[in-house]
Amino acid sequence: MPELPEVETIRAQLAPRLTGRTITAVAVTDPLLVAPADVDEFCSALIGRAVRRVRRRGKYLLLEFDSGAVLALHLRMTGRVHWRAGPPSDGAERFLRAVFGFDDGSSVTFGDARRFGRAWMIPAGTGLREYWRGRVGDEPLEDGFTARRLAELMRGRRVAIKTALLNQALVAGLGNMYVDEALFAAHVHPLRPAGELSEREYRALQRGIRDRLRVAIAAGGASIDTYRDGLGERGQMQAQLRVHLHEGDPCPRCGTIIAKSVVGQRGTYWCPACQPDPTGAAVPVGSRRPRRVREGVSG
DNA sequence: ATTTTCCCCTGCCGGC
DNA sequence: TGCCGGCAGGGGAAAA
Repeated sequence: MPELPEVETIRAQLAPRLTGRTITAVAVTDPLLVAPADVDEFCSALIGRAVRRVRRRGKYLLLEFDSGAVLALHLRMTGRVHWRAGPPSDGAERFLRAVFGFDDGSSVTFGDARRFGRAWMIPAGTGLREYWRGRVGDEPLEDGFTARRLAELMRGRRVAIKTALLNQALVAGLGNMYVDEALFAAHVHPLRPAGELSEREYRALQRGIRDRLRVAIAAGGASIDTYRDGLGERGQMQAQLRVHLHEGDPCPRCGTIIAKSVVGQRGTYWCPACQPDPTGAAVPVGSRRPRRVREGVSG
């Protein structure tokens, strides 16, 4: 599903193609996309706007116009944003919800099978810092996101570290997949109370988060299911996932069988040996396998 | 205040 | 073969 690396991949592809372009046509075929806003008002607010910058905040994709207004898009589960040099041909987007046309003839479609995705117009003059406050937290790839800062964000929280990292108001952009991967990288069990990691573990986790996000961005995101990048292509990160979706496979580090359960209503994958259980339960004897690295997985 | 639960929505998959 | 229940999970609202 689209998380920070997937949205960042799309952003990077749209930026050079849309910057300076003016929107000449908008069609919203699914009113739920812009709800509770009025479709006609949403469309007319976009016509004639020139794109100044294409940005990202957490999992939000942002088209910033020279008027100061901002179009925010969120892909949620199955949303797709697809740029084309020309208009989309009929049926090009199976679950089409909106089309944006630009002055050079190019187009951007928003497709979304599950219809969880949303679009908002943020009026000019809105202070974005204030706008995101309380809902969208730290950008994990920015300089301020240090191990100390991560520890501060988690301080006093008793919820599972997995749940806390999924909370967008704390750290923005992490989803189910990259949280599993980051916790594995840091040797931290997903059920550990968020505020009770050691200094060393916060450090490892901060590094793990950044490392996995950077690797994923370099790979163009993960196309496990429906994700496609801004040009309709698949990402390559799925081949580098170490634990997520790997239930029953050997851990790429130690060979122990990867476990799965539900944490925070989400399917959660971890290595029972590399990420020791907070209750101290022993790793079952016989679950170890000879050290072996899966194909396509770098240790 | 923080934490937990439920719900939104629909394609897809496994089981019968 | 076809029907159907259950699953997937980002995020927000309501409930605890």
